[in-house]
Amino acid sequence: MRRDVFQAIADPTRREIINMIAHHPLNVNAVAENFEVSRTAIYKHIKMLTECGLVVITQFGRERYCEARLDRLNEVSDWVEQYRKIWTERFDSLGNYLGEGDAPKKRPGKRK
Amino acid sequence: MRRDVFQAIADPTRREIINMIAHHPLNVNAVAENFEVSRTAIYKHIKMLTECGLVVITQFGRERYCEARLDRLNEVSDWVEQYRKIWTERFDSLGNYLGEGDAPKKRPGKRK
DNA sequence: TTTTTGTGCAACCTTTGGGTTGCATTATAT
DNA sequence: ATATAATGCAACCCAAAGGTTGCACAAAAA
Repeated sequence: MRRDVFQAIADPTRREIINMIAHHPLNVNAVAENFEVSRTAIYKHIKMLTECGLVVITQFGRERYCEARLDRLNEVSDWVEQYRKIWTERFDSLGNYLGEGDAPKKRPGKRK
Repeated sequence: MRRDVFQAIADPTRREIINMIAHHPLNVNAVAENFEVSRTAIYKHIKMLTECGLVVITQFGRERYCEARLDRLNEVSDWVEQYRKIWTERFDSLGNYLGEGDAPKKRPGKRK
C-alpha cells in the first residue's frame, strides 16, 4: 500500500505521536502509554508513520525507539507554501473575477 | 460530522481540486471534467472541502462557482512550521541522544 | 412550452481505517 | 531455568471513505 505523508498526518493521533517524539525518541510502549487506546492501535499508527518515512525505528535490546524524521514534513510545507503568495496577495475576489463580462444576475436561490 | 483541514488535504484528488481553483474559481462541472471519476464523486469532494472552509461556493444562475480559501491552509502551515526549527537545528541524533548513560549494546537482531 | 444543462442528493457497494483480543518471540530480570 | 517485559502480528469488527447509478429540480436555451 502506498503511504503518503499527507495521509499520515491526517489522523490526530498520529500528529500527537509525532509531537510526542519530536524532541526525543521514545520506545513503542512509552508512546502507547500516553493514549487511551491499545498498544496495538498505537503500534499500527507508528508502523504507518515509518512506512512514509516520518518515523524511524531503532532497536536497542528488546526496545524499539521511535525517532521523528521531521524533515519529511517538507513535502507538506512545500505544498502549502506554493499557495501562500496567492492567499496573501489576492486582490481579485470571486465577485471581482466574475464581475467583468457577464454581470452576475445575482439571484436568491431557493435552497437554504 | 466534524471536518478537519488535515483530513481534507489528505486525499490527492482534493489537493488537485484545490490546485485547480487556486487561481480562479470554476463551477462544479468544470472541475469534474478534469477527472476520470464521476461528477458526483467530485461533488462529494467539493462538499467536504466546503465543510472545512477550504472552498466557498457562490451561485450564479444555475451554476455554482467554487473558490479556494487558501488562507485556511494556515492551520497546516502553522502545525508544520512549529517543527522546522527542530529539524533544521537537530544535532542530536538518536545515537547521540541515547549514547549517554546506557551505552546501547547494539545487537544485530534476527529479524530482517 | 419543451428541451437541455448544471447541480444536489439518496441509495447502494466495496475498500480502507482505526480499534480489539490473543498469541508468539526475544531480551532482561529473578 | 523461569518469569516478566517489549514488541510484532494475525484475525476479527465496525464505521468511514470514495465511488457509482439514478432521479429530481431549477435555470437557460430552443
